[in-house]
Order: sequence, then C-alpha cells, then structure tokens
Amino acid sequence: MTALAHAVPKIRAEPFKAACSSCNLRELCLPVGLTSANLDRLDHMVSTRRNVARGDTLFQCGEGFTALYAVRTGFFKTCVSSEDGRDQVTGFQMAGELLGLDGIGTDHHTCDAVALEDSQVCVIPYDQLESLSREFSELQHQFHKIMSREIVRDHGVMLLLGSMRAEERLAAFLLNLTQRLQARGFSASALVLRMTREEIGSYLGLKLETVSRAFSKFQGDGILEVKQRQVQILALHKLHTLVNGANC
Amino acid sequence: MTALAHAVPKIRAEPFKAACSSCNLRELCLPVGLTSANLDRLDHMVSTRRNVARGDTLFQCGEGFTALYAVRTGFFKTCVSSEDGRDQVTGFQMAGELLGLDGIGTDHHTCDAVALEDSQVCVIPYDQLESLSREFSELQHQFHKIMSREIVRDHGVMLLLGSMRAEERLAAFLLNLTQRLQARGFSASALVLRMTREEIGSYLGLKLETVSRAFSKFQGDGILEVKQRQVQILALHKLHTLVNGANC
DNA sequence: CTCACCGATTGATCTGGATCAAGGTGAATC
DNA sequence: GATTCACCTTGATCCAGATCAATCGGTGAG
Repeated sequence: MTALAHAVPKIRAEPFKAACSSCNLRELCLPVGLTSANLDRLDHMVSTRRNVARGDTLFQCGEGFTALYAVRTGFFKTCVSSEDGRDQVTGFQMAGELLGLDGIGTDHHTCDAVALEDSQVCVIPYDQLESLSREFSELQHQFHKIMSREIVRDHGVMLLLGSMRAEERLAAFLLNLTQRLQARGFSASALVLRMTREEIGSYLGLKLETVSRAFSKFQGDGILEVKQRQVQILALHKLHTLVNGANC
Repeated sequence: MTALAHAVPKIRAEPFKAACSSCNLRELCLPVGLTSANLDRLDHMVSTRRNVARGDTLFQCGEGFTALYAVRTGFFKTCVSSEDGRDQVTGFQMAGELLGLDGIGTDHHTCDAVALEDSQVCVIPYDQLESLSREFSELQHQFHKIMSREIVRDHGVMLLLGSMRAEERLAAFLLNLTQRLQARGFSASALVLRMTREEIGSYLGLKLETVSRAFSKFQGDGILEVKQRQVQILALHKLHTLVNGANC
C-alpha cells in the first residue's frame, strides 16, 4: 500500500485520459443521445482534462477562445464586468454543464469563469467539436440544444431580475439549485452553498445584506434551516408558491 | 447617405420567393461569410417568407418549434411570462436578426414573438438548416456565432438589470439601439421608437413612469430631444459616460 | 491557545424607483 | 372639428431594498 502510494505521483494539471463513454455524467453532458460507436469518437476528441484550484480562473474575459469545457467535478461561477468595474455573476455551473459558449461569437471569451472549489473540467477543442458535429447529427443536435437551453435559462434570469422581489428571487434561485443537484443524484433538501452571499447577491441583483436577511426570513418562516452555507429545505412547496402563485 | 427608401411596395401574406443571395441584409444575417455557390444552396432552403401584421404573434410560447425566422423588414419584441402572469420583454429584434433560437432546446417555443409594426420574416426550416450546416462549415460556424452572440447579449442585459440604475439602463438601451440602426444604414442620431414606454420599461426592469421621467431628464440635460416616439440624440458622449465612466 | 481575517448577521437610516393620481397629446373615426 | 382611445407626462407619496455600521462566528496561521 505504502509502496504503491509512493509509486503513483499525485495527479496534477497534466493531460489526463478522459472517456465520455465511461463517464457517469454522460446522460447530463454533451454525449446525450449518442450511440456507443459515436461515443468512442467523442472520447478521442475529449482527450484532456484540466484541474482548476479554488479561486483560479478557467478562462478570463479577453482571452482567445479555443475550447469549451465540461465541468467534471467542482463548481464554477461566470461573471461579466462593465468598463467602470461593475460586476455581475451570470451563472453558476456544476458537473455536466458546459462553459465557454460565450467565446464562439467573437473568438474571445467575454466573461470570467472562476472555480468556487477545486474542480476538474474536460477540454473540448472547439474546432474538433465543429468538425465532429458535421459528421454525426446527434452530436450536432445535442450541442445546439445546449446552446438554446442556455439562451432560455438567460431569459429566465432576465424575468427574475426584471420583475421579482428579493425573496422571490432567492426562492427561485434555491429551487433551481436543488433541481439541478437532484438531477445529479444529490439530496433535494440538503444543500451546501459553494458561493458567498455576495456572489448570490450579484447573481440575483441584490446586495449581500438583502440576501442574508432573506435567508433569515425564510428560516423564521420555517421554510429553511440555515447554518452559514449549509441549507436544509423544510418546506419546498412554500418556495414554489413564493415564486409562482402568491401575488402580494 | 439619404434615408433608406421606405417606398417599397407592400408585399402581402402569400409565400414569396426569397433569395439570400440578392438580399441587402446578407452581410448582417445568417449568410455572412458564405461563398456564392453556397449562398445558392441557402436560397433553396429559405424559400418562403411570412408577413406578420403589427400586434400579431410570429410564434407563441408553447407552440411546436419547426423553424427559425430572420427579420426582413419590421420590428419585433420577444417576451417570456411566468406562471403567475409576470411579463418580461427579453429583446427587440430588427432586420437581419434571428428569432426562435429558444425553441431548439425543447422543440417548443418558450417565449412569444410579437410584431411591433407590420413585418416580414424569412422562414428557415430548422431541420434543413441542421443538414445544410453539416454540409458546409461556414454556415455551421456562422450559426454557432449567432447563438453565442445571443448568449453574450443576454449576459449584457443581466449586467444591466442587476447593477445599473434607471438612467444608466435607458442610456445603455438607447446606445444599443442606435448602434444596431447605424449598422443597417440608418442615422445614428435620429430614431423612431417602435415600442411603448411600458415595453421599454419591461425590458429594462422599470415602470413606464420611470422610463418617461428618465426621457424627460435626458431632455432637460440636453442629451436628447424627445417628442413622443421621435428621439434625437444630441450628446452621444454623455450617454456613453452615463453607462461607463461616471460612478455616482 | 490566541490572533487575524473573512464572511455572515442584524440593526438603523436613507433613497431611488414604485405606486397612486391627474391631466395632456396626437392619431384615427365619424 | 368633436369624440375617443391609447399612450405619455408630471406630481405627490410610499416602501423595498440599499447603505452605513456594529458585531458575531468559524477557520487557518503562528
């Protein structure tokens, strides 16, 4: 055991043989709907992984665009900033989700992608993705679906930012998080936030104090049990009615 | 450059032989970067046009998705609504811009597209677009760029909604409009708004009264000359500093 | 163990934009 | 040219969330 541990060096940032065909995220990620023959071709394309330490950027605004990234493990945020230093978190990405779609349009990334915990991504060279998706339409269609869903998601965030009040925004955010975690096999009711109150606030167009107060309010109302970043959802239905039904 | 002639005879609802190859929007629309041989193939695919009268919908939320639409003439808005009737304008589309990208992900449209004036669109059958873009990579790449730019645009709107104050939002909106109009050969300083104050407000996350007050403020400051929907931009640079530089 | 630091909470106060209300304006119709 | 209607403007008031400020709590370093 000790001999083996000594023989196998710690795996760092070096290229690592990835394999979509044996990845447990393949039903959530780019390979959805591919036949096993085509999955093998994808394996060949997605040949490297990259580790990103907590706090480091996967890519930054302005950098040249060459590849998309599929989150394998960990958690990211993306944020854009205006010339005068205003900052806006545009999304949080977890396992199976794609990063970098913003770069296709201009050949340069237009936002920062920052790891909120030690993470690993699969590198998807973009030119290879284009040529491969010219070869089999399943991949092409799946890729288009992913882009389209990102647009629809963004529209949902606009609705949230444009017309919801603070508590509704937080409720919508929590519902979205749990849904995505549940799709990945995690508990629907117990979650650990990987981001600060300030980052949540930036995403929701609120100040961190307002986010904190909304958490406390939810706790007081018996909807949540909040202990720092540990959140237990006690009344999912109340979150739903907050977002939908109850108009004042 | 004199104003573009608006004296084009009115074309009615019958299918009409479209031709990207002879369309004066081809440098702004899907055909960007295509060789003339490939343009001909595109002509064959985009064979029909559709007229949409002011106030009518091009498609509605929930409808099955079969095609994308390129605006040829006129002006549209897209809006999403939540279950409890909240409404959010997610964008305004003018000549050369694509509508319907939201439908790819789920095979159903997720928003309404409403004509704000009598308009005409080119119908782009989506399955044909996919197969054609498997055949030539220029079309594929251009299509991907358009989707990516839509994502980037949405991120910009999130930044606006999440971190700008009312006057900054209106300034950013006006700048965006004039840039797009200018790219289409219209005056950069004189514009006619095709949407109501309420629609602008919905897009910007503001109430119509606030939009109206901001217009009046800009007029008082000598930035604009506003007469109902006729807007003359007198000090473009002041709009820029409002959006960027001047913090408080 | 103590210190320092970062993030979270909570309270007090302020304010930008919402809301409520009352005209004003221009285009279409008769 | 009077009527109507949809849209816009402007004023007065209110309130949700921002801002300012103090404190607490967990965590990592020395």
